[in-house]
Amino acid sequence: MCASQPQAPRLPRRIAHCDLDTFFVAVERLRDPQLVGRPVLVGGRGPRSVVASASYEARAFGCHSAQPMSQALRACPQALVVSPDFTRYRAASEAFHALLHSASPAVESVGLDEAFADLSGIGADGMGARATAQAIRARVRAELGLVVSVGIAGGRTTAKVASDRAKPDGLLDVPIGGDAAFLAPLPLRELPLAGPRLVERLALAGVRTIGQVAALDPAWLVRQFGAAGQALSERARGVDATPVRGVPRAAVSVSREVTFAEDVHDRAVLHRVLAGHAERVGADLRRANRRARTVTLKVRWPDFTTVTRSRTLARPAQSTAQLQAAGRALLAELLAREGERPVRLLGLAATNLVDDALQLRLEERATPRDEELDRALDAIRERYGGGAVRRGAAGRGRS
DNA sequence: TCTGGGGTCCTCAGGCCC
DNA sequence: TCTGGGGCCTGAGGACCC
Repeated sequence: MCASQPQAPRLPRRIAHCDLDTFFVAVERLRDPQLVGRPVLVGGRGPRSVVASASYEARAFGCHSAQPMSQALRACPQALVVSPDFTRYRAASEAFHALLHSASPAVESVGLDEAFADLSGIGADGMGARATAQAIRARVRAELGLVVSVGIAGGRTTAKVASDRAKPDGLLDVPIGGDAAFLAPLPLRELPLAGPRLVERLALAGVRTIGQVAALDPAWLVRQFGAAGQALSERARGVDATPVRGVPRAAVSVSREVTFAEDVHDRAVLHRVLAGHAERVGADLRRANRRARTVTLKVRWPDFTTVTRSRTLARPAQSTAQLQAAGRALLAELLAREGERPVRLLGLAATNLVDDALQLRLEERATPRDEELDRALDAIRERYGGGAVRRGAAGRGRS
């Protein structure tokens, strides 16, 4: 039936991954040019702080992000330590993303300092993507004073790997159809999704490069790693048709947590911190017009084991008082069961978020007709992509 | 010298309902 | 009336990302 329909030739996908180099350090250098050319570590100064961003001068001494600050300073004692200023980073990030939107038809933000841009169909021969990327790099430098490295490939995964390899201050354009060949010789750890655990397990089987993963039987990978194995197999073979989503998705959860400088025994201190978390999480929910169906308490003990305890509320909530009450009840139950152990980290999360206005409309109806209700619920699922919106107070199952 | 904070997604066990 | 199984849900934990 469609044989006679003329079809437009499908344009090769050209996905660009744009990643700002040492973003936090770069923003700090705009504020204080004396930091330029010197080893800089952005991060806290407390005994349990870690490095959020390290300049290339500091990396030459072995410093890296997520490293304990104390360790980084031993490796590079002359490094300048700067406390992070997320208000400034958010402003710079917004300017960066606004610039990308002005230069590309579809942009998907991935964190503060990186984004995907779909450059398919720009220019006649695929060269348009490269020219556009070069123009973006020049504008970011001229208008924002920042440096962005860009990887271009047929899929998001390869583009991201390419931008990593383009750093610092580079552009790497993987030829059309060349994703798998580009990835094959690279160490497995460079592939997104291949974290330390997965890499360790595959190393035991003698698998060390992305190409070796690509050659493995996909069914074996699925047996070993479940859904991650399927994704790993596809990505290693350069198969990644994930679209660049132009519209950001609504958040799935909102949380606050803090690691104490010293482990905390005092229940009053824990309650005060919990109240602060509830206030900030509640404010985030109200600002976003979302409500939480579930409240989750997170506790890390001094031995670094972490436990979570959660409770699904009778009615989705967004008030500080409701979040705090749920958090306190969960904490009391946990401490009662664990004895009064000291606490290293205390966190509070709002999860299973639902849309505020739609939830209120559902609650206003005492005996809603099922079809109308189901349509409203479908609308919520469609909009937020979650399966956790159900009819009734606490739904079926345990409560 | 120990290991931040804010997220997403997946897996699994156990319970409830049909 | 009993039982088994599938589907759905909650709760907990883990891996991964920036």
